[in-house]
Amino acid sequence: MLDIRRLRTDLDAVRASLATKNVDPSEVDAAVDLDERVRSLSSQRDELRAQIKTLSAEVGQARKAGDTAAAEAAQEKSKAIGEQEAKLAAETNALETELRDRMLRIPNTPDPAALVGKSEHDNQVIRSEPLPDYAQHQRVPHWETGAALGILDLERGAKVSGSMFAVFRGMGATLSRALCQLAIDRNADAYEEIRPPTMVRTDTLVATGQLPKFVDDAYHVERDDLWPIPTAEVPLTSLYREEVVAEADLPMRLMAYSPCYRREAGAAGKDTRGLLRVHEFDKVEILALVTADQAEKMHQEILDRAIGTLAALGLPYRVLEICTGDLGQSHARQFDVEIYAPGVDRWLEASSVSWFTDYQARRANIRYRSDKGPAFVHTLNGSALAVPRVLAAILEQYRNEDGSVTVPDALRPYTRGVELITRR
RNA sequence: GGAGGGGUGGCAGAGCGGACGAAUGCGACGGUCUUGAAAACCGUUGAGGUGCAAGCCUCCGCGGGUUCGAAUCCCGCCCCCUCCGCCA
Repeated sequence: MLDIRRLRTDLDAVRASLATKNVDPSEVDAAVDLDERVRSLSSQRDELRAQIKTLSAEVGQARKAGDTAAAEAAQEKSKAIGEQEAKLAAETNALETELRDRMLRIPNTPDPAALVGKSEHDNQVIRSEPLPDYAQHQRVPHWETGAALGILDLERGAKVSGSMFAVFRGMGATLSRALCQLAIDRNADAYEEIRPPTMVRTDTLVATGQLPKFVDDAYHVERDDLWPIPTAEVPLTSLYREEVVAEADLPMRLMAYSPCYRREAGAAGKDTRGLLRVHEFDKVEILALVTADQAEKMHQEILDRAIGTLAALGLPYRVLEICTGDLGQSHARQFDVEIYAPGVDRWLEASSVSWFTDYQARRANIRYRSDKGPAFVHTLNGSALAVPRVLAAILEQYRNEDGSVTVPDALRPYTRGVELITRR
């Protein structure tokens, strides 16, 4: 959520900033208009409340003094004002609810340093290495190799749960688990490992920005009104919801392995083959709560860590700065790390490293005690490792001429000595 | 799922219809004393909204109700604890 005061005092700047995110300025104007009406109404309401309080005190005094007539007179007067107050209060409440809903739907403003652009086509590669020469045997899509080796069973995944659900088996399952283990171990030096719940309340999903605007992207267990998480970012951020943390605890670094559930509504038909886009996948997420001053440095730190794990796996990567037009709702600045998958000849988004300024913290009401009183924290996060796409890239990059797949060195501590995956 | 108890400031905890935004303790901050520190003593110390300000308003889990007036009474919901049931 944006600070409404920015809309009051700096409206043009906010409109201009959001325009780079392709936000219709009328969304902002509607909020400003509502805000003005809310303030006008609530001050009238407060005026009446003050009168009621004064009169009520008089009733008490009069009663004590035994002046029944005066007490009753004050009561009558107060009652009459109370009726007006009730009307105004109801009106104010309705408008406040509407304003909050609007504010929850207005995206975060991009950081001034963010790359300006209209759409994903304007994203810029800010770091890359030359690709090696790939042999013909590496130009095989992972779903073919996975099926041939018996480690990826998409047909049975579809039978059990529908399309875009994968079954890993044998070394496929082992590899999937090994990747998570590697990502956790690489970050355990600084990040506290959390095993969060993977179904959350509505408020939790509102805090990070998935609701109310993106309901269609989330699964919902209606009977219990719980939502399977799309990323561990969701429960990790809400861990400190409605809390005031000590400044000394910042930066606070957290990480979690979790399954992630995404409906992928609107992505029908896109990247549906193999592991490129699935409804359920495993991911290790790293996240930080920081002060505004610490944010930029932390953004770099998380990016470095995301890159570090992919590099350790020997996967060619590049870093993209996401332009304003492609930035997510809660995002102020974002870098994506992509890995190259030779079999499908594509760059795959493997990690998204994001800075939300205080946008999520306002929604979640996460503050820290600073010298100048409580202040909102900044939140940042990034995928340390998301399994399916990394696994896909490995199955392609590490494929040998005979169709076997070599286990990357970094994973060998986790594969019980298996260095080569062959057909069973 | 059933029965009972409970949710109050950073924490602990009192208040159970009338000046309560809330006793007290701890913590934190400032001061006195001290070469310095500790102890002791004195003082300050919740958050949010609105307003140039004085001030005014809101918040005692959440929502509704009763009342001139609610932290206090009533109803619904959520959460926590204890016991029972069920269960990995």
